[in-house]
Order: sequence, then C-alpha cells, then structure tokens
Amino acid sequence: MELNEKQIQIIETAERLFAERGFDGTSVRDIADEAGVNVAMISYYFGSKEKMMEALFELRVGSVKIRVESLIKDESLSPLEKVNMLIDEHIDRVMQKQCFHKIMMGVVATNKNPAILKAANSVKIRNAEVVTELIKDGQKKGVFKKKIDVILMMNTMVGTVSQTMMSQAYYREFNKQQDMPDEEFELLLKRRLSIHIKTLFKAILTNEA
Amino acid sequence: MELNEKQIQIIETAERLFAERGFDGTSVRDIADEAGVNVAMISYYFGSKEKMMEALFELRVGSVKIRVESLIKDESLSPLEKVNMLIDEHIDRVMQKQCFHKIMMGVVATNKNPAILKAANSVKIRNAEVVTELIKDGQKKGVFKKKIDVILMMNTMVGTVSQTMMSQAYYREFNKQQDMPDEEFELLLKRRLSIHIKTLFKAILTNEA
DNA sequence: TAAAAAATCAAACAATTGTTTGATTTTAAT
DNA sequence: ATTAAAATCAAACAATTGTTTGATTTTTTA
Repeated sequence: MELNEKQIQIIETAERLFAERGFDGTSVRDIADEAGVNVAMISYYFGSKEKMMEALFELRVGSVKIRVESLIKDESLSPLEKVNMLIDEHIDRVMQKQCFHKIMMGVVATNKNPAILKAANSVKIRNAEVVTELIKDGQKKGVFKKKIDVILMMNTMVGTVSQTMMSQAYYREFNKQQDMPDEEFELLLKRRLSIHIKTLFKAILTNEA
Repeated sequence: MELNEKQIQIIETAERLFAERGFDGTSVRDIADEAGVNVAMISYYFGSKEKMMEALFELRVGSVKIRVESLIKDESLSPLEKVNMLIDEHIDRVMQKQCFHKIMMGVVATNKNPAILKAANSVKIRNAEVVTELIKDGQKKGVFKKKIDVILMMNTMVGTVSQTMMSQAYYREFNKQQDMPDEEFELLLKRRLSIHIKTLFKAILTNEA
C-alpha cells in the first residue's frame, strides 16, 4: 500500500494518540480532529479504523529487516562486534519510534487481528533466527559459550529497552537530571543502555570475565 | 475497601478480560456476562467501571510490600543472597498473576487515572529504594562493585520477566516443548528465568567472573 | 414471622462509537 | 474551458457504550 502525504499525516497522528490512549481508547474523531481532517477521511482512505492500524504496522515494520540482514553478512566483523551492533541498532530503533513501540507492547497482548499479529511477530522471529545463526558462528569460532538460551537473551535486550523507554521520566527523576535538555538526556540514556546491555551480553556469551 | 465473594468474582473476571482485550476493549456487559451477574451489579458494587479497575489494583498491589520489607532485614543473608531472593520473588509474583501484570504493562503507558498510576508506581518506587539500600550495603561490605546503575538493573529484571511472560508460547514453540504439560513447562520457564537473571545480576554486581 | 436491608433484574437513558451517504468543492486531465 | 476524478464536508446511521431507574426477589435482622 502506497501512502500519500495526507495519509501519512493521519497515520502519524493516530500513532501518537494510540500510544497515549491505546487503540480502543482513541476514537476516529479524536484522530481526525488532531490531524485536521474530516472524520470521513479515515474510512475514505483506509476503509476502516482497523485497517488504518494495519497500514501503520505495514509502514513501520516494513523498513526494519534490511539493515539487520546486511549486517550479518559483513565478514570483517567479529561475532561479538555484530551482536553489539544489533544492540545499538535495536536501541536506536526503539528510541526513535517510541510511540510505535508503545503500541506494539500493548497490541501483542490484546490484539486478535491476524494481520497485525503477523507483522508484530515477523520481526521478532526473523531476529531470533538471525541471532541464532550469529551465536552458532561465534561458538564455532570458540569465542562464545556452548550453552546459550537465545530467546531469553533477546528477551533481556528487548525487555530492558522497552522498560527503560516506558519509564524514562522516572529514570530522569531518580538521577536528578530534569534540568538537562531533552536531546542530551536521550543521548545519555541511549549510551548508558548500550553499555549496560553489552555488559550483560558479554557475560552471557563469552568465557572471559 | 473490603470485598465480598461476588465482588472478587467480578474483579477476577474483569482482570482476565482486561488482560485479553484491554480496559477499553472490554465492555461492562462482557464482564457481567462472563461473571454470570447482571450489568447493573458493577455500578452497584463499585460505582463505575473505572472504580472497579481501581479496586482491582488495590487488591493486587496491596499484598506485595510486606514480604520484600521483611526480606531486607534478615541479617543472616548476604547481599547477593538477598538480591537473588528478590529475583525469585519477582518471577513468582509475575508468573502467578500474569493477567494482572499484562494489565499493568498496558495501563502504565495509557492510563491517566491518578489512583491507578499511583498504585502502579508505588511498588516500583519502593522496590528501587529497597534495592538501592541493599546495593549500598553490599558495596560497604566490599562484595559489590562501586558504580552500579540500580534503575537499569531493575529494568532488566522487570523487562526480561515481562517479555518472557508475554511471549512464553513462542518460547515453548522455539524450544519444541509443546507436548510438555503446562505446569511442568511453567516450572521449567521459571527455573531458567531465575538462573538467567541471577547470572546477569552477578555480572553487574560482583567483581569476580 | 414481620420489617429492613441487600441483591438482582429487565428496561431505559443519553452519549459515543465506527461507518456511510450524498452533496459540494478542489484538483487534474483533456 | 470542459470533463472526470479525487477530496472534503456536514449530517445521518445503527450499534454499542457506561450508567441509572424502579420494581422485584432474596437475605438478614430483630
């Protein structure tokens, strides 16, 4: 589905409101008002509210896979370097599209729309496959441990980032960084998250201390 | 607020449905039907759907704090043992009340009801305080590292457990354990989660490998 | 057992929901 | 400039929402 400017404008407004209030907590009139369009435009462009959500997922999920795939093939990088790049890639992706990831979190538990569930799962499954291959390679080269639970490891990455994104206001308060400019704080947070998760993964993956 | 049997029956039905479909995705008629009571009973007992949600949070959050507090005071345990017990405590709590924790995840992002937000935050804040004290004690005794980001560490625990609970069907499939009985699988999952997180925490907290 | 309180019910309430209609305006193509 | 297509709109649609009503039944109290 190819989207024109107005459609993207509607979708992005919906994305923000869904993240704030949830799918069922946001009416099509809320979306139309904030996007500055008539209510009928949503059905006119997307067919229904539900299908607009599908279009949102198509738009956001579609652009993910490519970078991961190409990263894996790079022969000049060690397995640990690749893992570390995947971590930074994930942190950047989540922090850059926070609204969408909030929606993702809420949707996976409650949603029964097969198109949306499929889109939400596709990234996770592909990532697990890619990382599994990566781990095997590292094990073959003797730099990674033998027994590694890939899913739990991924859950730690995804869960830590999600949890941190969701409660970043609290993190800021706890560390007394409320006077810090937003952009600077976000950079700080990303850097700390990156170091934190890389430390964890190193402990899981490698034999050395 | 003291609850009679019927009220608890309604709340527990609502809890399950909220976890499956979200708060706004569940109508009071859905709840009344599945609980086998008249729609009017919800307003009659709780005043409103919103206040029923508050009652649910009061019921679930109220029972948490006590065990954590008493654990900390136990002088016979080392700091690391205490941390490990907090991990198991958290895993048990989440796995035992999965529906409620699903709701928690969805609600923190979207909800604007101050009573519910307060309830949801109180556990997190108290835990962070308790753990911070615990870490300081371990540092004083020389068994923990100097620089530790308590919030990120907690986010890893909470995030990993949440993420794993949410996607346990996928974990089961990936590890080809679908023929295993439900209870046995849950035990296995809890044990693996426990070992996993304890390994992570040890790497963050202690100086040794 | 009689009176009071609590619980239960079908029905009605107004408000809001997602969607459609049909007319009107704007834009694009010829 | 004329025509066709796309976009926009206010209004209406039926369905569902949370809540209240007022009557009736059940339970508890005295």
